[in-house]
Amino acid sequence: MSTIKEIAKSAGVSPTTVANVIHGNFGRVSQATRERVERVIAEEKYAPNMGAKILAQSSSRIIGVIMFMEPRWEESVLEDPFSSAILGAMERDIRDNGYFVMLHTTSDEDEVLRLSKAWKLAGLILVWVPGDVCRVIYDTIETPVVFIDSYFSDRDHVYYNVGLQDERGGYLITRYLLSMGHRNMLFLANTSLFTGGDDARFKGCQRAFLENNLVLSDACYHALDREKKVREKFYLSCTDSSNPCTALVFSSDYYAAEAVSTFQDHGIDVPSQISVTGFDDNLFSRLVRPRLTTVHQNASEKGRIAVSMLMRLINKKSVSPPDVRLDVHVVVRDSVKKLEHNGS
Amino acid sequence: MSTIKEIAKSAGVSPTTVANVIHGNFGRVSQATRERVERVIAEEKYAPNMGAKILAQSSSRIIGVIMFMEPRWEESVLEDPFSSAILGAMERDIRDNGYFVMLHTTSDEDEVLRLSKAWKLAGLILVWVPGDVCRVIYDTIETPVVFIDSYFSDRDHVYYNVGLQDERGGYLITRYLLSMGHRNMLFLANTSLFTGGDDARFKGCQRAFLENNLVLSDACYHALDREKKVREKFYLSCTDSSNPCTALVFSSDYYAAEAVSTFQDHGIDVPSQISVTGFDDNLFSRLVRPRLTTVHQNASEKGRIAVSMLMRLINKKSVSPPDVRLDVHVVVRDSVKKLEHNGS
DNA sequence: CTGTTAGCGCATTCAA
DNA sequence: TTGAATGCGCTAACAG
Repeated sequence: MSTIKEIAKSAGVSPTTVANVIHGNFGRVSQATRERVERVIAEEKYAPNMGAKILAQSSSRIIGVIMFMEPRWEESVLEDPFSSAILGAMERDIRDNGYFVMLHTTSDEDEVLRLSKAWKLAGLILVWVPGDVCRVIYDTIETPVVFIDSYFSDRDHVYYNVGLQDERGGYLITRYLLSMGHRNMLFLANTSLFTGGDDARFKGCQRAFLENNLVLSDACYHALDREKKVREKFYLSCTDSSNPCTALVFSSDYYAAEAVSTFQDHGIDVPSQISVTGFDDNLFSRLVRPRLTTVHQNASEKGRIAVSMLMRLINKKSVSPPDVRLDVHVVVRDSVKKLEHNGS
Repeated sequence: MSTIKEIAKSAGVSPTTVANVIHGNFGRVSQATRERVERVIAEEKYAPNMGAKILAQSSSRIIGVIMFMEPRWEESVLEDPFSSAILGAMERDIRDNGYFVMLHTTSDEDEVLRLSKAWKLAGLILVWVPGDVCRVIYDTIETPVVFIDSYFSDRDHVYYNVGLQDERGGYLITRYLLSMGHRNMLFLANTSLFTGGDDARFKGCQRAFLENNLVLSDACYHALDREKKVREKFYLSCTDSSNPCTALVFSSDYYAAEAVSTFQDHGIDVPSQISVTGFDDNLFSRLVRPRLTTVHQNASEKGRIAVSMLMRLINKKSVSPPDVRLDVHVVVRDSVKKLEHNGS
């Protein structure tokens, strides 16, 4: 329980001198006393009382990392490598910057506000935040905030966000599918609630169609159910002879892999009977057979950029641009068939 | 920035009264003032200053969740669903108990001690801790500690730990392989550093051999390299005609799936040319083809039990037994071939 | 270069 | 049933 006062007594100096040594104000301390104090600090394994620090500075060294999620999320979705990759990258960089990570999942903006106030958070990283919530948070919170993969419903504020070229991702994968002769496809969104990224990707799909003087109707957007059974039933229905669909465009490798796996279990061959594409280019896309043709994104980099933006904001350095959109590209593997005579 | 003092002024009472309302000491507050104070608290969106709280009580509401890992871990390993499943489960339960999660990864015990002191942690959950480190931590730290998947090098202390029947898992899967006619197998450990769980599993393998009057030599234990390329080369070397090995017993689905995938890429059929088993029964084992025969464990439950143990320790309730070992069982799928004429 | 001091917001003890 | 006073350990402004 060593405190600054005790260190001071042991070293025979005043608390202020100890504080100066700790804070690196070496101009105000003689070499000799500095070394003496440092030795005592090391001996006693001094660790500052963060509570007292927060109280005195009304600001902590804690970064709140908050994952927004649907209230009743199944655990299985947490197994998505995306969240752990991004979290792992952020934790490391936050730690390297001398800050601490407070991890929290919620779908309630008030909880974020409370957390920020109670702990005097130095900054916040918010992942997957619905547009309307972003606004509330931005209007209320005083500390720096960086969003990840969020879409905003207003243009009144400058939001700092690290996202993806979602629209372009949808566009590129669709252009590829069109080049392979596919005309009837279904877009399969990850969730029915926070649709920012999914919407943008679908818009990209539609743009690719338009560019070819074709139309991808809004009806081709399908939000996947939260129940695995329901999803599997849906996958299978896409291969009915009555269904003209030749390609399923997933908004995540996770569900794409699930679909491929389901098809295999029912003797439906991918891609000869139906083509499938993913989104993310994570482990899953390389593990399933056929391996997924997918859109690449670098999850860890998202985390790293978000942390570096936040650190610049905390240190009041300039940040530009506020809205980073990471590049995407198509990774062609084996899950799409070349159609000789065009469908439709 | 509303403080208790301000709330008190708004409500026309003393700070002490406000504190009594907040802490539920309703016996010391009249119904009327209680309601008035509660209304003001809600209006002002009062959130207590946790720094002041820590200082006053010299204890915080923070649970430190610390994942031990090898210093230069590759990000790809973080994509292992195990860590996110367990983390997700713990975060939720900790939050439900009114505590906060401070997430940290390290391989240095001093960092744990510093963290605990600095933040006056209410409790610690330590994942994958090497035996010698456990001892140091236990000897130094005053707050409750629950370990997950840790093995201890001494029996002097009572360690609270949530683990797995690792030995039994190794035993069961090996017994199964023996029953399928396999006699030449290799055990593939996840890491070369923290070997507690891997060692126990391998011991289980050896016991199964002994039970059949056979011997599995120590040379059959192989720690996988951290480099993917090196691992892949190794997988392939197991199928050399010079290599009598008929089955690879992995200590995780992750690497087993990687191996299966590698074999497929090189035209080696699993299980007809070589059998593979996993450990964990996570998503990967169901996604690869052939699907993995593996040992089931429930990662989320580990997290939940650890949190509930920790909460009982914090609240000074009895905890029994200190060392929980979750049950395991073999899940038979398609990655093991029945050998008609025994090898060896 | 070194020491003294006030105050951050809360819990808690004691007094009314 | 309510209020006043103290101290937790640190920072930062100021005095020596």
